[in-house]
Amino acid sequence: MVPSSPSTAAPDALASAVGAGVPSAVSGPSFSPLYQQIKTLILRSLQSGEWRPGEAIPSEIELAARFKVSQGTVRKAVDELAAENLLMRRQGKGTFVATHAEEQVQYRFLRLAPDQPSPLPGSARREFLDCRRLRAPVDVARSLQMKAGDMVVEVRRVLHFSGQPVVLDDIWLPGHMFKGLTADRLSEYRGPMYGLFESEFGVRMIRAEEKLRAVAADETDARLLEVELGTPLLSVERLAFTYGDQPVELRRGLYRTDHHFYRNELS
Amino acid sequence: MVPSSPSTAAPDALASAVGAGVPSAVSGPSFSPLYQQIKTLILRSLQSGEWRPGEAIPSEIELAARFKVSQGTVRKAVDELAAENLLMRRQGKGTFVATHAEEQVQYRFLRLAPDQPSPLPGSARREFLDCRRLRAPVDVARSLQMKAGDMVVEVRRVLHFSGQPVVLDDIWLPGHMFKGLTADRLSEYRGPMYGLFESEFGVRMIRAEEKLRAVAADETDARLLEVELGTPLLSVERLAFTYGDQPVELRRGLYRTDHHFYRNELS
DNA sequence: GAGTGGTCTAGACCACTCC
DNA sequence: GAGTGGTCTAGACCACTCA
Repeated sequence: MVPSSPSTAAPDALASAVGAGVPSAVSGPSFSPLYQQIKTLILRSLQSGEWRPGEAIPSEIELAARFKVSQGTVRKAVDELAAENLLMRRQGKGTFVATHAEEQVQYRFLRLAPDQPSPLPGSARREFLDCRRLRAPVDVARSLQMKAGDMVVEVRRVLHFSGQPVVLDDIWLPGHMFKGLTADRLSEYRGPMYGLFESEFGVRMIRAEEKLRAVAADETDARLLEVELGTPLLSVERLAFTYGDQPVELRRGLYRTDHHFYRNELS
Repeated sequence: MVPSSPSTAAPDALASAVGAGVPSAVSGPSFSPLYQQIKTLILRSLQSGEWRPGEAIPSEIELAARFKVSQGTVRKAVDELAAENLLMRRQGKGTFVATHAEEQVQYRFLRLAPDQPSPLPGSARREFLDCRRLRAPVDVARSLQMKAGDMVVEVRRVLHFSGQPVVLDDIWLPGHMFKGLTADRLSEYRGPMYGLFESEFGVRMIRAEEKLRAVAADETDARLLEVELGTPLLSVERLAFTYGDQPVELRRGLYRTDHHFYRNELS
């Protein structure tokens, strides 16, 4: 039992998994390690909704048995998914599907911070000005990888902090994924908008790309954000993705930066 | 040798390392896993200059022997340091100390991208307008955790892309760390400024925090960036850190965003 | 072919949570 | 005490690089 365990070669249960398969296989064009294949399988279960946001996924031991690999291999797959913020590990309790609802941080993707740490941190007010359906403008359609003229939902809202308007957002969502989204639904919902998207429409935002610019406030911007015409505003164009790098939200935000700033970490 | 290896308890070579020590120790106030202690030891060797930027560090097997732990434990420590961009792993070759010089990406910390992918990617020109020594203003001193009145080096420069001025930077550095820094030295050096800091002054930038705002160009900004007075500019205040979270550079940048944008990834 | 990092396994034990 | 994730070890083998 000790000296001659001849081959640690990986099992074969995943023959149809990802690329060629386990090491000892062809290995020619695309070699994919076992844990990567496991990661893909877990990703599929997440995408298919087998485990819902906030729920626990099976324990590492169970997953190892299910996929016929060692616990260490499952562990490495889960480690990477946790590093990408798709799963959350909690020692002693289990591994959970990440969620935008019930989150400690109210706005996980909003990188705005106040100059003076706010005395009342929870003093954010959301004001929904508009929510309508229309045919996608060409640029919006292109960003969302839709055909020009497909239906989109357009939302306009303002965020107030400490009683002051700070963020003006225009948001576009694919119409077919967000049937029944109305300003009322948005207003009623407590918690982050992406939490509503998860629970009501089954759409999970997992990643986003932002492009930042400085622009001058036009008349509408100035009125809604209560600044002078021409005031410099931070323009934040966000493209948010769900599983499979599929874009599902385009957002054009204008931020007042007289009492707030956009924070970023480089490494 | 097989059935009864009674205790996998970790070795004791690190008694004086970090916190209380290995698991089986007190474990009361601060428990620190072995690989974290190894990580700290590697960090110290990096900080002390035992291995210089661009050089290979000892192989995992050698490190394991040196620290009297298993290769797997060294591996986990190195994995984390590689994830933090302090080390670079290259399969088959070794593990290398990260460097800002000889880097594939010219400006690792500059998050500016052109609207149209540039036909001539290398068409960046650096123009150094000023480099002087002075007593630190209070705000600069506070950011750099120096005493007000301590000497700092102040650098002003403009970056041009495709012949157009795009970035105006004001940079402050602790004077005692950058003796002999002149505009000429800056101009002569090929490659990123942080590469010069590494090779000439032994200062390695490993992390930075940025605060972004939209501001209006004043007269000087307008002249140097060749824009109208009052043009909205992206203000980027960067605080860069070396080992031990010590701040060593304050940088106030103004970016033209008419043909470029600041890119960011959220997850 | 030697040396390096990368993958995979099996098993032991520890820390944390909850019943 | 049972169950979960977290740490640590030892050993085998694979993929990559270079002489």
